[in-house]
Amino acid sequence: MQKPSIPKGTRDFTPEEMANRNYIFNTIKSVFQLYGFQQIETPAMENLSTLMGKYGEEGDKLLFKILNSGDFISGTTDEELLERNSTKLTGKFAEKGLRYDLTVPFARFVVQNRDKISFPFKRYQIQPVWRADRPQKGRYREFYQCDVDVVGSDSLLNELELIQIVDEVYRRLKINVCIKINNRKILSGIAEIIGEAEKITDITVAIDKMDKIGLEKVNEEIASKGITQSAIDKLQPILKLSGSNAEKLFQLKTVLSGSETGLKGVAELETIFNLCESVGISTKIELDLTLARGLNYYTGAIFEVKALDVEIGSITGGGRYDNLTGVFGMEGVSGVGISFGADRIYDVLNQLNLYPETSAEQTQILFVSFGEKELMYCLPWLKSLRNSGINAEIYPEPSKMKKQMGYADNKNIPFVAIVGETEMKEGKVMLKNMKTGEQKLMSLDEIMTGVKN
RNA sequence: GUGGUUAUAGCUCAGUUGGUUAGAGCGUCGGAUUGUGGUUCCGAAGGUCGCGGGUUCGAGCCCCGUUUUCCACCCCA
Repeated sequence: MQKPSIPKGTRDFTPEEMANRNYIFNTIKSVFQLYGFQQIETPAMENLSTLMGKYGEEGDKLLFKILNSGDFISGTTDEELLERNSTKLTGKFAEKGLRYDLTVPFARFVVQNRDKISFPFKRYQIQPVWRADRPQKGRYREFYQCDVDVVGSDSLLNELELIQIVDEVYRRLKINVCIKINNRKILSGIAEIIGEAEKITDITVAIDKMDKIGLEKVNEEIASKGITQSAIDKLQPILKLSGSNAEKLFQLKTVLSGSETGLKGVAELETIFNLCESVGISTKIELDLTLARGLNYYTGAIFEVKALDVEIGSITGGGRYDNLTGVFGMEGVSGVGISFGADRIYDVLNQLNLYPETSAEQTQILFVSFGEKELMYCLPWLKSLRNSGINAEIYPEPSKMKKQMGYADNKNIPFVAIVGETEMKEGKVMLKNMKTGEQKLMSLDEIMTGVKN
């Protein structure tokens, strides 16, 4: 006998769990559609060449590669095998990989299908992605992302709409969140001002950890990357900026007065804040200069959403990228998007127990019977109920009452229709309300209204 | 990739300094109750103690390896 198991970092979902997950997906989906986004899907696997090099060195390691079918070893020489260079050999053994996120496949999609889409293109995509990470709290090897992106528009109105979407999704899900916002141009400006422009990635990665490891450790990490002490000293007042968003922006303007890029970033954020002000966003938005985000294709605004009542990593994140399609040969197309981490949202909802009580997916009425004749008698009833949109099922074999009732109880079915000799003679069924225990002989019409209430 | 941690029935977990036949609750199945579930009572089935090796007269317990779980780091949703 084989012990059943699934790969590490993956999960099964029971019907109850799926009902809860669908609640999340449906909520997110309906808000996306409210703003005019259209759904696309892309394959689970992409050509490795599409994925490699897009997520940095670390990302390449975390890609799941798919072994070539057939004799995958045939294209390799003995010398290559003896070399035991796994990076080189993966290129020979695997030419496909599982998608790591939805943004890069989307960029590929846009370039490949540009004749069929009109810009600005607003798309959403809800699909699983895979990362060969070590699983831990809130981190899985297979998880869903819910991406919304607009490509082909530079307008900051898009940033505003994404913020509105975040606001609305979490309002509907009843999760208290805080939106953190920053701008890559500001970060670049800072790096420029302190004279370490080319170390921008190291600097951002380090200051991204600010709220986790604190100022001192951040400085240590920056120093370890070979950044001069005078540059670090210049960085300190910036890292310690405080006050309201407007105050921070005001101070930044003086600090970044020598950097054109930096000032542009400040101006962008100012516009975004003003737009938010004018439409009214109920979620708290905070300018956080320590927000950097790892993915290095971001070039403008960057966002991150944190749940306030649960200790978990960010549950939504994104930003603007000026030239994502460039690598696929389509220059000058700017995009901005965010990604909802459905699995982390699911964890948050589980911890706070914020699911709606009744699920639309549930069976409303179960037919219980005593024999073949009764089963046949039920079939037209079932058909009518289903035609009028009532979820109905029948216990498919004439088992003991206890068993059939137990089935209804386990599935939390609110009504049971009992059918035997007496009911058939009367042309009715015995409808039992499982919560109150009341039961009554009823006709079809009476059942329709009874079940609906 | 680094460090720690976990693994015993379908599930959640007990299991003494290493000592006879490895236990409980829940769930499942049967019965009390042949037209009534969620309560109660009785009974039954269900185990290669993750896997492989070692120490020992004897291993669920100790040692090594491996896989797995969870956690932290790296990184990230």
